[in-house]
Amino acid sequence: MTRDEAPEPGGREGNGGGEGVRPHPDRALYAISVAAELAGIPPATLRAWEAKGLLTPRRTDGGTRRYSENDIARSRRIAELSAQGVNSSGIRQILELQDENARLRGAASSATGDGPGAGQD
DNA sequence: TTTCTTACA
DNA sequence: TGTAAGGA
Repeated sequence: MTRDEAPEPGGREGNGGGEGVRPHPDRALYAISVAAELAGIPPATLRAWEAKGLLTPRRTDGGTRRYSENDIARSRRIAELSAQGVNSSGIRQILELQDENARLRGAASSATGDGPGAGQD
């Protein structure tokens, strides 16, 4: 990082009252090198996973990959799974299930008001 | 700086 | 499968 890069913040809310930044799941998108460092994985590997369909980072108009906190967490999961000997097929299934679970949690907490894992880990 | 392709282990 | 390097 020769320069503190600010990964093109597409749209931001007008902050006038010194509000703290809240890391949304899909809010801030990092460049590949940033995501690679955050996940502790070389950019080339991140690209390889994406080519296998294990990761699907958002792309900007120019075609640059933009990794969100979601993608970072996912990349860590992929790293562990692949390290355990899980093939891309298995990793993809696991990621799919985890993604579905996460989605169900959000829907449940939104409907009932109490968190899905309220009091449960 | 990032992307893609190709090659190697 | 993951990593390296080249060239745009």
